[in-house]
Amino acid sequence: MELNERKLKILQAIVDDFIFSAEPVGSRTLSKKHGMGISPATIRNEMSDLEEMGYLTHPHTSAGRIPSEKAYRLYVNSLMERYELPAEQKHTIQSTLNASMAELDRTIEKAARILSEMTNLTSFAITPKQDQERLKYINVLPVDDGSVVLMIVTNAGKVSNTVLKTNVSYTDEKLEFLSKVLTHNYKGKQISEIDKTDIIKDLENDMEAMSSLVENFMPNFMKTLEDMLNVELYMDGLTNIFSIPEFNDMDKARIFLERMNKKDELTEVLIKRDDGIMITIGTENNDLNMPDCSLITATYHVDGKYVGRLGVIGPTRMNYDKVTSIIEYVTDNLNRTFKISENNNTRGGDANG
Amino acid sequence: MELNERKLKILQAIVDDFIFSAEPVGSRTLSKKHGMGISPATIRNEMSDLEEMGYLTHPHTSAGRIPSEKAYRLYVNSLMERYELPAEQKHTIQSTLNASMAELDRTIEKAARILSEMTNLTSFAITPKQDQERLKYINVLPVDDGSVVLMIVTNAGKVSNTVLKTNVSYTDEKLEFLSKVLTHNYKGKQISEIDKTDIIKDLENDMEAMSSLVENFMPNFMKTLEDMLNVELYMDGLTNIFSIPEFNDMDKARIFLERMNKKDELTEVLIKRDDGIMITIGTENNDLNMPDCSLITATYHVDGKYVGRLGVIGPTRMNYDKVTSIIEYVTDNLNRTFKISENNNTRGGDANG
DNA sequence: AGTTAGCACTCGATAAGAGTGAGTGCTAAC
DNA sequence: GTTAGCACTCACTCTTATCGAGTGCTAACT
Repeated sequence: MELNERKLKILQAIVDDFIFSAEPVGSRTLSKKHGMGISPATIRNEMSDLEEMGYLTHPHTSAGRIPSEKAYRLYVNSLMERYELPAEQKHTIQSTLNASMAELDRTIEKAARILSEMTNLTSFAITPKQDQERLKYINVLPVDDGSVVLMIVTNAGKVSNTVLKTNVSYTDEKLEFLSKVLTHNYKGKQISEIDKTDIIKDLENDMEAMSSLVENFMPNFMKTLEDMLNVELYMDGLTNIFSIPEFNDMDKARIFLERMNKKDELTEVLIKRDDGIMITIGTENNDLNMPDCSLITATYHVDGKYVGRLGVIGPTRMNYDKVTSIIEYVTDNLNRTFKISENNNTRGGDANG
Repeated sequence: MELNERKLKILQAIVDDFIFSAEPVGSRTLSKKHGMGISPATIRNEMSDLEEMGYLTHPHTSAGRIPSEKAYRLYVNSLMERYELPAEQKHTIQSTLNASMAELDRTIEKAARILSEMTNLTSFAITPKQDQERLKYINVLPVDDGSVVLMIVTNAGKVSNTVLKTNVSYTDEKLEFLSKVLTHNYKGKQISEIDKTDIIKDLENDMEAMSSLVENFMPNFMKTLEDMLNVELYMDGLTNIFSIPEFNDMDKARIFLERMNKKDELTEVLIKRDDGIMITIGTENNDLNMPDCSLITATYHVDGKYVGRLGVIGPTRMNYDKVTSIIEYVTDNLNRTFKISENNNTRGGDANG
């Protein structure tokens, strides 16, 4: 059987209607509302064909039709029309994300918030994994009796600092020496290439005289290095699911929220996704184990080098066109915000920003 | 009417039973299970009295009795018995929180996690508000083309750093000068006493030649200072509510989760609570607007100076004795971890930790 | 006077049955 | 190929009946 023009038109109408109403679509409704000049009976025949071809199902004999995953796939690939954001929304996104001096994490967080607000779905965003960064310097600063600050700075200016409470005694000089040794040992190295098993041994050779300090300190140093490789996950709009009919059931809502709570797993899944806009529908999300949801993600770039990712998750019945456009517009703006501007490549002038 | 011995015993049995079963307690059950040597009829008479006195209600005529808020209050104040944690749990708490070199934020986060795991409720913890801290130095570091790092360090070693993307051009020298001016201007000042309205004006006088940089930079500087005064809120076990009968209703669960999502409001409420263990029951939580929940919080101390707070929230029908004991044990361990050890007050030696 | 057995009564919860209506599938006519 | 007509399906809603845990009251017992 062939997917002719009319079948496509009917399928599109069904998907559109179902996305809007969340109710199975009947032939009568379709004939009336969507202004196609054919009778319900004809539509029924076509729907029957479409069902045979796998694009439609119905929950029970006497209910209307609902799109299958295959239908959503077709819809997303070729049927759906481009959605143009209202100027007002565009402006909101722009002004929220395009600060002239923007803090990365905070901006990503804002991007997640704006995504969830505009789509009424659950949104998330991960910061780029900066695993090619090289250590620039390491500083252990004395602070109070009983605490030191460990500060690690990378080439790209990623800074990590950690306040450590310690019950091992130290002198300012010892800390300074420790800082120097650490910097000397690891400067210019990529975090990911530092061998964490040898790290204590290395150090103990250098600092025999203060092994108790080193022993206490190094595990934290290593942990901090690991942390610097972690990507941060921001999530927003979790409770939006309560206004979605698909989750109008305690178990469904519980399962969704519990799964969203496992941030590590979610981050893993996000990291592995394709670049650019990627839409996965229903069982295509087998890595997430959420067969009733769709995931739309996009990538953004920082300094044209590091890749972060953001997107939304919701029921398979979602506004693919609108959501995709919003995500695209948000990533465009993020990219602009995080691009090395030409203005900036010349470090000399005092040009006005 | 008087609350005699027997009435108290019956009330206690009802509260215990209801906390365990979440079902209204009937006179027959009570007579059988709780081994009091009196007949159901007698118990009914007593229950009727207790209801008249405001300690019990029943949801409808033919249901058993459930404790009122007043009963919980009485129970918490004088009826409930001290719960001794099993050695195993104690050990888990100890080993999770008592690292010899512990990072503050991470430890607080762990405390929240362990609370939610052991109580099966929703837990939270806020970091102390370090508003008496004085600025030690401020550093603006060049990093990449297009980004600088703003680093602020306080006396107590609280460090804040922020990567700022800028499209305003700068030279290394300018940043160094900016750092020096900022440090000179604000060193020794308490963050909370810095006048944020004059801050730009001040600076522009000092750095006439680079007003465009300053203009772009200073709002971020101020924002970062504000951020340093913020307390961090950690929360865990949100989805635990799905296994609590009281929330076995979409609306109840939704309202709870939505309210928990407003972290700012929650933080406000937490900051204002009494020191030590504080238990508020039902409508006593009018500031939270959660009349069906109880809140148990406790305070922990860092360096004997700064006060943080942690606790759990759950339905009024909760294991007050057990939960309170767990919270107490966790705070005890936090206090020990964050105390300035005697060992540490002498900075000279190389004593073994 | 306090305690207890007996009994009618209450009321939520569960199950079964009737009625409704949106929708289908098939057939025959256009 | 399209459409009108019609029997049939089945979730949903509303009503009614039944069940049982529990109360409140009364009268008898200690």
